[in-house]
Amino acid sequence: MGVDQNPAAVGELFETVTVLMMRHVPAPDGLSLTAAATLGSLQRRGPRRITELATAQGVTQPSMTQLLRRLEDAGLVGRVPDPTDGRVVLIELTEAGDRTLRNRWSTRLARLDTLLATLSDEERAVLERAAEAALPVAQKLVHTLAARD
Amino acid sequence: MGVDQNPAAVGELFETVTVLMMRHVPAPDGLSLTAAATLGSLQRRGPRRITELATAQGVTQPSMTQLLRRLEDAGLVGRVPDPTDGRVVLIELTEAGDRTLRNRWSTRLARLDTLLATLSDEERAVLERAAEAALPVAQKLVHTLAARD
DNA sequence: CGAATTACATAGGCAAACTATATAGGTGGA
DNA sequence: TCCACCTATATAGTTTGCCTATGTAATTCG
Repeated sequence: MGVDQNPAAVGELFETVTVLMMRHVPAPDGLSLTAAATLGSLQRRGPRRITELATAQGVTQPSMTQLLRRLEDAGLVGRVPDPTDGRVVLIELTEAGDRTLRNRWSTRLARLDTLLATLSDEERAVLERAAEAALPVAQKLVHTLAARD
Repeated sequence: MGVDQNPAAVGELFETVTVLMMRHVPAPDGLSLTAAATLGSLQRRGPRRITELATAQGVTQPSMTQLLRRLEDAGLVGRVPDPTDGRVVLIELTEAGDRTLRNRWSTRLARLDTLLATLSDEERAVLERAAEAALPVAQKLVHTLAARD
């Protein structure tokens, strides 16, 4: 009992959470999902080449070139030539990009906290216990899928 | 103990889940989040006027007019004049729209299941138990926020 | 050394959002 | 009744972010 009563609970929860995060927890900057993920990748793993960033984010190389031009115009990333290969351009996160990313995360966390504050203490506790149990599994899933991120 | 070890577990889980759903569980159709949510609203609540749909989805009226024109061109929605008010256009879901929506949900569920199949039985069980606990709370949160959907 | 390959850029198109504004239909007061 | 105002939707023009097709410069290999 229990599990069979709602076999699609994972799917429904994931969909519900996605709607919540995409529609009700806005970011303070105008960064798209791809833009934020690209900056995050640069923050975690250091300078990368454009083609690498494109495949990591699942977009085409021209799309990534265009995105990076906007991010560069906004001062969030910089370009460095690759000393070992004249064709390659290495993209690195700037100070401003790092700050933007940290601010984005803390702002969204704060906004989510505001929403969670409308729940009862008990409901919040249920959510926190469930999140702690599910987080490692969900992270494993994403990291397996995004091995090249 | 436990809770304090990772106070941002809910935020991290929600972000991780969002990335998973947005980047790794694609829909079979090309519907945007707003398009799918609009069709879903029509499916659940029947014909609505354009302005109503726009405010429900948090977009402007011209954006909704444009979206509905594309959905109408694709045969997913139809237009009916309001007999009581000549200015009003009522939008209704077509048969094809209904089929598209059902197909979308079942396809995404199947794709998610494929991903979940890469986990161990134990990991999947952890996720399912967590989802069953968290789902009612998450749904309450979204329904409170999207009361006019 | 020249041909093929690789890395990135450019051009042009579509989707989906926005603001500002136009038009047609409805409503209310002098 | 009629005109002024309000409301519902449509149109125009801009921006972002994705796409495909193609161009150019650098590297590698036969």
